[in-house]
Amino acid sequence: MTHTTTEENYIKAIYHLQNVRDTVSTTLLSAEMKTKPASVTDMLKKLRSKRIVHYQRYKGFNLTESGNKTALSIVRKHRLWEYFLVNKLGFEWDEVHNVAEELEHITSNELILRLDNFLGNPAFDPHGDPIPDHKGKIKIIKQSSLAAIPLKKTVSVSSVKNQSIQMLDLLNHFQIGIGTKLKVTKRFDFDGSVEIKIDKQPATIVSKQVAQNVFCII
Amino acid sequence: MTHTTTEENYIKAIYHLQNVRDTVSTTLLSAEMKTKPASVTDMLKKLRSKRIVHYQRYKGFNLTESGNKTALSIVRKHRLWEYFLVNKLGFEWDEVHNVAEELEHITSNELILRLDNFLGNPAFDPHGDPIPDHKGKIKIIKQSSLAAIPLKKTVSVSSVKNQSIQMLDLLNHFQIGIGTKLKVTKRFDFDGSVEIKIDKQPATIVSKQVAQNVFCII
DNA sequence: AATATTTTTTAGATTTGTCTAAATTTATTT
DNA sequence: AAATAAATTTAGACAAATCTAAAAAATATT
Repeated sequence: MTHTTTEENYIKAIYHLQNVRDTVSTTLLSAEMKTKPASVTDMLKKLRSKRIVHYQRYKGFNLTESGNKTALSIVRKHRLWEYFLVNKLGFEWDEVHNVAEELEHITSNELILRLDNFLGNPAFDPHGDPIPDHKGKIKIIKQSSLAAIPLKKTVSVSSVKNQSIQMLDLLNHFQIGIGTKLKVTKRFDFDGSVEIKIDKQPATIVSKQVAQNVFCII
Repeated sequence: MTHTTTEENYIKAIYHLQNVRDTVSTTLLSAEMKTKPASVTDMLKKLRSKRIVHYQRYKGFNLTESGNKTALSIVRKHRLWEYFLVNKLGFEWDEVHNVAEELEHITSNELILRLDNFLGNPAFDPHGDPIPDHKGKIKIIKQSSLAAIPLKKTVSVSSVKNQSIQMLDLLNHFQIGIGTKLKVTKRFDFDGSVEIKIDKQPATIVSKQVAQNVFCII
C-alpha cells in the first residue's frame, strides 16, 4: 500500500504526538499540521479506510499496528537523511530538518537500504534521536536531562528534546552538541538554572528550559 | 518563483523534446507526459501565465529564457543525483532513473551545492550526459555514433542516446559502458549492423539500432 | 441537572491536475 | 477550392486536500 506525501505527513505527526501525549486530539493534530480541525476529520476518515488509524467519530483516534510500522519507516528515512546531510554533506545539525522533511518521502526501499549501508548503519541521528532499523526496531538508551542527573558526574550529551532552530542555535553558542562531555556543578532552586562545566572551559549557567531539554547518558 | 512537481515535469519534458525535434506539439508532449492533449493545453496556459513558455493557441509553444534556465536546473539536479546513486550508493546505471526522477524535485539550493561539491563537481552523469553547472553551463564534447566513426580507430564510449531499461540491459550484456574503449572493425550495408572489438575480446556484432544510439569520443 | 463552552463533525465550496466529448482550427487530399 | 482528416482547444466534470460556516456531540460550569 502506498500513501501520498500528505498522508505520510499526517501519519508522522500522529506518531510524534502519541509519543508525547497519550491521547491526540483533532485540534492538536490540526495545529501540528497547520490545517483546520475540519481537514483533520476528513483525513482521519481517509486514513481509517486505509487501516492506518483506529477512529470513531467524537471518540478519538490512534495509529493501528500497520500505521505504526509506516510511521517508523518514515521516521527512519527522515533520520537517515539527516545523518547523511550532516555527516556527508557538512550541514550544521540545525539546518537539516526542512530538507529531510522532503527527502523522507522518496519512495525507493532499495535507496534507503543502500543509504543505510553507505552511512554505516547508524543508530542515532545528528540530534541524538534513534534511527529505527529496517525492521522498525529502535535502540533505546537510558537518558536523563541536565535537570535530573547527579551533581559532578561527567556525562555525555545524547539528545535534545526541543529541536527548534532557536534551541539549536543556543546550544551551538554554548558549544553543546551530541557527544559533548560535561558535568553539572551546581543547581539553583530559585529559577531552576544549572551550572555546567565542559572540559577545562570556565563554568557557564544554562536556564531551566535548556536543562530540561538536554539529555545525557550517565 | 516556485513550481509544483507536475509543472517541473512538464518543463523538463519540453526541454528534452526541444533538444530532439525543433518544434514540439501538444500531442507529442502529451505522449511524453502520459496525459491527454487537453491536459497539456491546460498546463500550457498555466506555464504561460508564469512566463515559462511562449504559447499562442493553435500556433505551438517553446520555453522562454527563464523556462530554459529552470529546465537546466532540474536536469542538473537529476544528473547529480544519478551520479550519487551510481558512484556513492553502488546502483547500476540502468536502475537509477526512476529514483532520480523523484530526487530532482527536492527544493534546497544549498543541498545541490553541497551535493555537487561532495561528488567532486562531476561534468557527466553515469549515462555520459553532461551535468549543467550551477550557472546552467553545459560542457559540450564532440561525439559520433558507432554508425559514423571511422573504421579501426580506437574510441571511448561517451554517452547513450536511448536510455530505456531495454537498451541499457543490452549494453550491459555486451559489456559496453561509459568509458569503454572499442573500435569498429566492419560495417554491414545490408542491415546497418556493425562489428566491434573491445580489448582482446572476440569481435561481436551490434545492430543498427544499437550503433545509432551509442556515442563515442574519437 | 440545566446551561454554557469547547471540540468535533458535516455540508458545501475552492484549487490543482486530470479526464471525456464536442467544437474549432489547421493541414492534407482529392 | 472543397472536402476530409488530424491536431488543438474549450466546456464541463471529477478526485484530493483544503477551507468556512453551521450543526452536533462532548465537556465544563454554575
